[in-house]
Amino acid sequence: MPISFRMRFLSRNLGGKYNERAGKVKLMRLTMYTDYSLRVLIYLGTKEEDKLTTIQEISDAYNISKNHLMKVTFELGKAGFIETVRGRGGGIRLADRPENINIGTVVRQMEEDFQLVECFSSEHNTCPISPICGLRGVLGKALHAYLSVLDEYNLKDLLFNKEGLRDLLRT
Amino acid sequence: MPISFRMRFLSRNLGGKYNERAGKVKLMRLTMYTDYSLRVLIYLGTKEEDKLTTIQEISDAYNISKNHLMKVTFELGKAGFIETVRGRGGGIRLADRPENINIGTVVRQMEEDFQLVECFSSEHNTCPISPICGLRGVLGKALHAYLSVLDEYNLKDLLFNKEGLRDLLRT
DNA sequence: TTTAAAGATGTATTTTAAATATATCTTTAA
DNA sequence: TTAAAGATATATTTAAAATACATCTTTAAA
Ligand code: SF4
Ligand code: SF4
Repeated sequence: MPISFRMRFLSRNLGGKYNERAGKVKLMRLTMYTDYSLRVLIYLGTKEEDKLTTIQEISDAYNISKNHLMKVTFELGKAGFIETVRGRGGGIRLADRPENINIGTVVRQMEEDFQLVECFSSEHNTCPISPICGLRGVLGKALHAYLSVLDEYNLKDLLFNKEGLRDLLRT
Repeated sequence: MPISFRMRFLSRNLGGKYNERAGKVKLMRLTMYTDYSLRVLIYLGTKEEDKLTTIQEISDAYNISKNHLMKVTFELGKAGFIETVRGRGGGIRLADRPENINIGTVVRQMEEDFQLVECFSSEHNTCPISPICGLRGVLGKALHAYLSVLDEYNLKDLLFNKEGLRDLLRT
């Protein structure tokens, strides 16, 4: 993730003179971990049913760390989205048909939690107004809306252009 | 934010033996920066209209760093949500009536961006399937749903229990 | 007319956790 | 019996969030 030196240096500083956006900050994103999970599922979805794919192959296709993908696939296997076959000639494949793999379910499983703000975790919360804070409920409702959209889609929906995906992934 | 040594140590590792959730990871949250912004607005909303409040007072009420709040208020001022008065006897106050301060607007302004995954930034994107990726659109739609919920609320909605908030904030 | 209280601004440091790397296991087909 | 595959554990690097510090400017009150 190349980010210019200046941006980095100023990231958490004040603004105005140097940089319009300095002082602000960015979160509200998924981890690459979760995105990689979905990329693996998309890749497997472009393959013939039941055919095994090695992690190396996926790592090459997306040009991302094989070590990282090892962990992602391990989790995907534990969660039951893929089947893994060890040993020579082994590999991974979807554990179910793409239309049965829900995107919301995958994201919920692969992200550890959805603690948007500290009061979402009773363990870490220090905010004095949390018992009666209206913001809490609003954020919860917004999060629910977010996940509900993901719940509307399954892996097959993401594969509508399977040929195009195959082209881009087998270089 | 106290987190147990073990959890921390294992955070990015593999799982099973030690910890059910190890290997997963958490994001998808707002920055404290943004939450603090809203806390400031809530605090100001409990005050009488036009009365000035010092940053020190808010910092004491929530028990959070005054330095941090200085930056938050600076940004809130720049964005036009509050008015700041410098010099002795100065302080900050809402720039408008609570019903005119929209929560979605505040969150959009205070978070730098909403790049859920790398392909949301054409500058940093390396994902080979981005031209035809269905996931991209789905995530965009989900984000939109999230922000739309916030757009439905304004500061006054968060102040329905103003007396309760006053009690919790003036200790 | 000086002083002290307030916000404004810029820079530096610390801490968290995401991302990555390394090393060694186990499994299994050739 | 070896080589290719995934499984597991630990260690390191990097990004950026969180915080701290230092100094400036503004302004009302002493
Ligand atoms: S202000 Fe509300 S939403 Fe934010 S941490 Fe406190 S209780 Fe939670
Ligand atoms: S897989 Fe899709 S959503 Fe994820 S980075 Fe690639 S293009 Fe974006």
